[in-house]
Amino acid sequence: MELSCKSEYALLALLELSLNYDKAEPLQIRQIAAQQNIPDRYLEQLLATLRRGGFVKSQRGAKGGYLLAQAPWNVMLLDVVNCIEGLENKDNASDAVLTTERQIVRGLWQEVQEAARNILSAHTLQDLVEQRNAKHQVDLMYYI
Amino acid sequence: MELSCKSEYALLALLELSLNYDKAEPLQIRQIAAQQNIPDRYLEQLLATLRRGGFVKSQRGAKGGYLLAQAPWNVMLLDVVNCIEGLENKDNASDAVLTTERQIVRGLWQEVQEAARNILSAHTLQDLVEQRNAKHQVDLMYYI
DNA sequence: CCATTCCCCAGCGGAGAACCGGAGTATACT
DNA sequence: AGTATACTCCGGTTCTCCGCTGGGGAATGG
Repeated sequence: MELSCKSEYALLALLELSLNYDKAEPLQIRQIAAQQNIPDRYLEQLLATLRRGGFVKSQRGAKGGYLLAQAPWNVMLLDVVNCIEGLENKDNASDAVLTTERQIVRGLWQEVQEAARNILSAHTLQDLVEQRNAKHQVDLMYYI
Repeated sequence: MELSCKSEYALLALLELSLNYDKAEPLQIRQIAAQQNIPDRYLEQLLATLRRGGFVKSQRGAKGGYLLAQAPWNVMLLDVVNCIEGLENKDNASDAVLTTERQIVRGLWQEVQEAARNILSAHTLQDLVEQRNAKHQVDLMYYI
C-alpha cells in the first residue's frame, strides 16, 4: 500500500473535479494544477491514467478539459489509488517454496494491507467534498 | 508505510533468532541466510541496522554470530519496521501553505498509516514464533 | 484557418532497493 | 602466539521507479 505524491495529486484533481461536478463545463489541466500547486505536465499523465481507468472524461480542443465520469459518491478512494498506483500483482506465489516463516510474515503483511484497504474503501470522493466544505465553513467563520 | 523486501528479511532473521532465544549460542549470518533464502551479504547490512537499533547483539570472532537483545515478547513489530525502514519524518509541514484540499487528503493518509501501525504494534516477535510453531504442528499432523 | 487543449511518446536526474567486494578487526581454538 | 573464523565498515554497481520536463501530433471551438 502506497500513498505517494502521485496518488495525492490524483485525489486532489478528482476532488477539484468533484467540486465542479454540477457545472456543465469541463475543468482544464492548467486550472487544476494552478489551484493545487501541481506541475501541470505531470498532472496530465495522471489524468490520462484516470481516464483510462474510467474515472474522468476528457474533452479536446478549445474550451476542452476534464469532467468527472461518475458521480462523486460512486467513486471509492481505494479504486482511485489502485488505478493510479498500479495494482501491483506482486509475485507473492512465486518460488512456490515459501518457508513457513515467510508465509507467516506475508500473512502479516496481508493483514496490514487489508486494514489500509478497508479505510480507503470506506470513503468516496463525496466524503472528501463534504470534508472540504465543512472546513471551508469553519474558515469563513473565523474570517468573519 | 512500507513492507518491502528489506523488512521481510529483517523480520525473518529476527524470527529465526527468536526460535533460538533460549539457547545460549549465537546464530551466524550464513545460517540464517541459508535457512530463509536471503542473500547473506545483504542480510549482513540489515543485521547491522538492527544492532544499531538495539534489537540484536553481535559477537565477533570464531563461534560468533547474532543473538536477540530482548525477549521476543518485548519486541513490537512496528519498532522493527521503523528501525529498518527509517522513521521517514516526511516534510508534512513544509510550505506551511497547504490548500484545504491537501490537508484533507493528508488527513486521510494519516488515517491509513495509523491503521497499519495499529496492526504492527499489536504483534510481537513472540506472536510470530507461536504462529510458526502452530503451523509446524499442523504440518506434522499432515505428515503423519 | 488557427489558437487552444488534450494525447502520446520519450527522456532525465535523483533516490532508494537489492546486492556484491574488499580490507580491517575482534574472538576462539590450538 | 598464530591462525582460522566471523563480524564490521567502507565502498561500489545495477536496476527500478518517481517526479518532472519536452516535443510533436490530433481534435475542437471560434
